[in-house]
Amino acid sequence: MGANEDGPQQPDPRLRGPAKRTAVATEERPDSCCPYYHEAIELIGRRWTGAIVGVLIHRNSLRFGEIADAVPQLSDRLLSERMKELEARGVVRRTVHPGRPVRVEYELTEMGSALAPAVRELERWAQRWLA
Amino acid sequence: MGANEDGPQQPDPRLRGPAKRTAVATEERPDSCCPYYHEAIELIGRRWTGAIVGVLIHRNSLRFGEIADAVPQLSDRLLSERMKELEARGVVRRTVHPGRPVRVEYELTEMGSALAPAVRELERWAQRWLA
DNA sequence: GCCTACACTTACGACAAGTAAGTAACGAAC
DNA sequence: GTTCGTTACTTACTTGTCGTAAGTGTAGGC
Repeated sequence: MGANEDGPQQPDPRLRGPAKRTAVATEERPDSCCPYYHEAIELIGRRWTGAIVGVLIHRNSLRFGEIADAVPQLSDRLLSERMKELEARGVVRRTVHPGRPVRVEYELTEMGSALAPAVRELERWAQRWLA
Repeated sequence: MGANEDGPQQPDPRLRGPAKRTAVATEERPDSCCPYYHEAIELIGRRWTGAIVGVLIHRNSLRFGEIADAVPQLSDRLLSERMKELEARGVVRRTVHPGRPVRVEYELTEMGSALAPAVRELERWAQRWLA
């Protein structure tokens, strides 16, 4: 999903037709106040990612199957994909325990644990307005 | 790579079922601690929704084009779709000002404004860990 | 020998998102 | 009096992500 920058491509601003505003290619600030907020949304706002982080915040260290059990609607395929992403982004740490059926443990890094206040606020909001 | 030589695999008459866990149909709890958190994630975790809410939190009332300008990568099509969803969910209020080019204003409802603490915490996290 | 548990992969159809262009209403400009 | 520009959307089509189901590899237990 990494949007590749197309540098030399210059869209003609004076094309015929109605005013087009859609998806300007030039790298604009997503938001005047906090450009990183956008990045955060793209990271943990992805499908199931917020749920996974939420589960890991409440229970320190979990195995693959335990996360799958905690979020039953989430399939193995996406869980595996999301965990790889979160690991690559530095949000979770993956530890492999070599054994008979191999055991893999996932836990939040410092970066991931720092999401706790945001998750807590969202939980509070959900409890109040969706209950 | 080259461990595959059979091409199209015929459905074997005696398929053994490996332990399947994916998406159990029985109505399970999504999460033991806070089932509404999931719902919240599904609501504001949708693509661009968090960004839109974030913009509306910082500037009280905005017109369609102003939101589009604030989130330049978001297309008109999705903006329109997301605003309809948010209105239907009671997060934003839509006001039409009849004029020559009709003006539409969007503002957060009480429910929407209550997301401010969560947004603020996420912004803080983003500033600290993504900057 | 066969089954089971675990942590994934692979395949593919369905659906959501991205991109481009069009519409309606009206005022101002030419 | 036709064209241009603005605003807030639709519509049409392509691309990408997600959901569902099944397969993989290894080792312990029956």
